[in-house]
Amino acid sequence: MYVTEVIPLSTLPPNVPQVLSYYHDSFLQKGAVVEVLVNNRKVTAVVIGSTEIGKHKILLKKSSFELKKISRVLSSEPQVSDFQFKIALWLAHEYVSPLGLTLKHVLPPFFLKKKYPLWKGHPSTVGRVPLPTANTRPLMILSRAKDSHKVLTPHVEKSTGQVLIIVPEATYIPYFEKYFTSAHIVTSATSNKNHYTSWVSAENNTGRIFIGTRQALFLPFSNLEKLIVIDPQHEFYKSDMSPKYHAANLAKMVADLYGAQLITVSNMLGMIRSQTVADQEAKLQDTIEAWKSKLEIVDLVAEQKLGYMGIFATRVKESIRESLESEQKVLVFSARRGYQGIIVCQNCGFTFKCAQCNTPLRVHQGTDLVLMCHRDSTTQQYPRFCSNCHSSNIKAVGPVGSQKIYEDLRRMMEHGQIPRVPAFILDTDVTQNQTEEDEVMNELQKNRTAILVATQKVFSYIYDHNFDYVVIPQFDSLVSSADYQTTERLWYQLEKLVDFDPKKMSIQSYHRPASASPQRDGQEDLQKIAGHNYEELYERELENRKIFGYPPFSKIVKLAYSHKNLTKVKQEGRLIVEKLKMAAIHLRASEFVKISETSPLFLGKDRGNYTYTIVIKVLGTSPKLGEGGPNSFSLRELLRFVPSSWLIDVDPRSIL
DNA sequence: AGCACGCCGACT
DNA sequence: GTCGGCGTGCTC
Repeated sequence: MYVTEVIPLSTLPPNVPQVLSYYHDSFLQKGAVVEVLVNNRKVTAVVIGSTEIGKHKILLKKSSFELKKISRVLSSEPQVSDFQFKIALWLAHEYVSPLGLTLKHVLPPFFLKKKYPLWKGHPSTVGRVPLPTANTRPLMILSRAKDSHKVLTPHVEKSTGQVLIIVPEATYIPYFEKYFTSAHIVTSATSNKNHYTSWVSAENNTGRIFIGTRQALFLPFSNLEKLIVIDPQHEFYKSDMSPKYHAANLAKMVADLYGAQLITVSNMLGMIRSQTVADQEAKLQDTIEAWKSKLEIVDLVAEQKLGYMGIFATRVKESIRESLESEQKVLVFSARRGYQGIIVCQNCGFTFKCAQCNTPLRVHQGTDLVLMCHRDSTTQQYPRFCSNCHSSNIKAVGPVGSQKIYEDLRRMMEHGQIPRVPAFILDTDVTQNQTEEDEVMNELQKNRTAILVATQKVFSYIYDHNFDYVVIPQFDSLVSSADYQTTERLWYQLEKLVDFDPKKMSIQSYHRPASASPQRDGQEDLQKIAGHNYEELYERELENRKIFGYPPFSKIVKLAYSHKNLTKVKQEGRLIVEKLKMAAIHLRASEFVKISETSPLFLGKDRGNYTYTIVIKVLGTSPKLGEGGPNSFSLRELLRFVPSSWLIDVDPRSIL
């Protein structure tokens, strides 16, 4: 008899071991696949080891439970490689995700399907991980998006081994496919058949170039030389499902495992990677020059003093007209979708909110004006009276959305203020699916002269579209969020807009455009960004983050609990905050683990459920440094007391 | 996460 | 009597 340790491919709560033991009458090797009962449920499980029963006797007497037998052996041949185990363990550790679920995520969708034998029946190749070669320092390339192929070509051509290019979303793939032909493509939309073909050619080294979204990181390369990550700051790299990992961070780990060189390509470094370069942990290749586009900053306060009322300042209207008259293409970049911000009663100050989510309802234009919640997408009739004081004096205020901007442009055309040209909107309101979006963008492409009103969505099309003139009518609403990353995100968005290669850019702002801090002269900041002089900006932002203990001076972990009962949510929040504090003291970590205090600030409402959020800062552990940190503190250990009803998000997209 | 167990109120 | 709501506890 043997005792076999397995990882069930299902979610186990954090307070139970993620590896379970079973009896089996023969030796099963690491990577074999079995079926076991977990809590009386049939679950597929992967073997990580077997030991003869004699060696376990003493231990078994002590344990409080009785071992069950393995129900069925699905494959005695190894089906899971060491490489896959290593990645799953790393992800589960780094992002505090359930190990079994994480391993399942690492395995391909055709795992155990008879038609698709993973390892060609050669168990000797299983678990073969190439020895890391001479430690290649990562390379960080700064390049304008449309020059990516130019900066990458030498690296791809020079390499004799395999090259993997990771992109944040599938829309980026055609651009890279065009320059790196006959590449294998792997995305979530790839069929099992094609995915398998790529899998095999990665494994037997017949494939050389691979392009894909984050799933492609799990291919079994036999000779990976370069791992290229396109636009590592892109928010799509952060998975919103468990395991909630960041693919750009995983890419670093995967490159290290293979001994491959990591190359990132982006139009700015950002806070974390500028530190990596400063610490000499990566080489920098900077191909970016100062913006070629002429930058015009319009002070809306001054405009208003002159009696300006509309969305576009007179100068900007004039520029749009000139641009369209000389057959150019114009992009109006809108901070939000919909018609207009929020509606406020002018009599009592009441604002209309979604009853389910407690967030302000936004005005949208369908066949009629309606109110829409941007959290749960429910709509309701546009009110005639204030629900609080019944005054009819209610008014839409706040930043306008893409719909209203579009309407304004139409009106300007009708009044002959700007030429009549094809005009389009691109946001999640107008276009319901990818195909509709593509149609809008194809139409835009067909027209030499046109105007597009778009939200961030437009960045998906960065590689095959240009705009001659870019207008940001409400610059200030781009920095409205209170998150610590907003300043960096603002820079990021500006650089993305410049990737559209505009000859001119107009920015309208109330705050003498505006860094996150109103005291600063934002105009000066913009000039620095335009001149590609980020050093001072990074330095200042770093100082800010140091004061408040944000990354790279800490690692942020967000916990969230959601339930329809308010009292329960409050109670649960208070309880877990207390437990975490106790646990931090117990682990002698309270010096560097900061847990947010119980406060109504962290209480929210979402789709009819109340939510409580706890923000944990682990000081001294930066995302860049990966595991470790002060006293080799284990996050998993701290979070062991957190019930499985809580969501755990390490390195969250936002802290709110 | 699921799923069983068990306690309590409603109802053919 | 019993059906079904969901609070509690457990997973080798």
